Amino acid sequence: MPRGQCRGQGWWHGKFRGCGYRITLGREAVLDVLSSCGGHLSAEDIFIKVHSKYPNVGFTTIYRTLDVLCGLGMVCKLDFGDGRARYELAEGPKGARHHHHLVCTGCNKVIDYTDFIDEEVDLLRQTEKGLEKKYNFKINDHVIQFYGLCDKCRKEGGKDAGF
Amino acid sequence: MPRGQCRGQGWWHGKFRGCGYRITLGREAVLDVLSSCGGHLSAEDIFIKVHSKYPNVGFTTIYRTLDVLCGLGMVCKLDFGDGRARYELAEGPKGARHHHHLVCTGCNKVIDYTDFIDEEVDLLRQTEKGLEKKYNFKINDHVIQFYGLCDKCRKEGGKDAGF
DNA sequence: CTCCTTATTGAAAATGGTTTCCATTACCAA
DNA sequence: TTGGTAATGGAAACCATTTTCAATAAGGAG
Repeated sequence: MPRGQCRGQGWWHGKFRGCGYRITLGREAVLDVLSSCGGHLSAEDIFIKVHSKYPNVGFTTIYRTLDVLCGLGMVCKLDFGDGRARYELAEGPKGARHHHHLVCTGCNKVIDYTDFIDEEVDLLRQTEKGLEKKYNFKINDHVIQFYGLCDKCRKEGGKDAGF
Repeated sequence: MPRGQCRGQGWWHGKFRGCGYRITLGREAVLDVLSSCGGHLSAEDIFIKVHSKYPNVGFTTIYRTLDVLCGLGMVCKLDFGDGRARYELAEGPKGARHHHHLVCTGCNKVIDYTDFIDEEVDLLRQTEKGLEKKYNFKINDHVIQFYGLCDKCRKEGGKDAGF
């Protein structure tokens, strides 16, 4: 029954087992949270949500699971410069469409934007190709982020969380 | 004699005093290191260099000074995702020209590149304007970075520092 | 279904970069 | 020179993340 399992409880079970990983409660819980809540969750956010439903799942498991999921390319680890990593489901069967991030350094709010994405991706692809050739790099990833003050923080007089 | 002091020992003294900051040994030492060594120095790198010349200057002062310098826009704090911040002199009298970063996730080597910078900056400026308008943000900064494996790490078989 | 191997787990301790505390020191305007 | 106050250093605190290790449980073999 692999066909058609792209949605449903276990769309990722096959991939998981295929890579030699076991399906466990903790892993299911983490994936549940990631797919039911919006993006940009910190490990702590995820822990709190998972823990409220499954009090036996510990912090360590959250980190370890996120690590596995990143390794499988199912989750993206994000860094908004506030000293804690954020995680979001990667694009794919249930993932969101490609986007970049606009980060408020006042309140740490993050806006996903898709405006200009096409132009950005075009330029990035072109730049990647040029850089790979010139420096003989194998480029696997890129980061584009804008930092600034959001509407609300501008009005409250540019206090700034720094970094 | 402020005129013409853009180069020389104390080109930044005026700016510093003007902002109410005092000129101290530690601050001079940090700026010396930053301008005599290339970019991408970690706080520890800077501490080691400063400390070898002025053993009385402590780690705390390095961090505090870097913080002040960032606040004045004289230094940029960089994040290459390896868990420690890097610092480099911002553009200006003695600063390097605008560039972006290509980071090897194998050995953490960082290449400054200026290729495609003009196109990138054009696109960024345009995107910034659009985002500012749409989301009523005041954008102050951006990050563009590429991650991958450098020539050497590719050959050694894609071991990856992760993050 | 049961057994067995071994991946996975939780709790607590360790780690490591960065920040804070606080009593002491030293800029620099007057 | 001096006084007020910014700046300092060393140690302790912080805090997200990782490691350790004995206990647990997933899931293939039988």
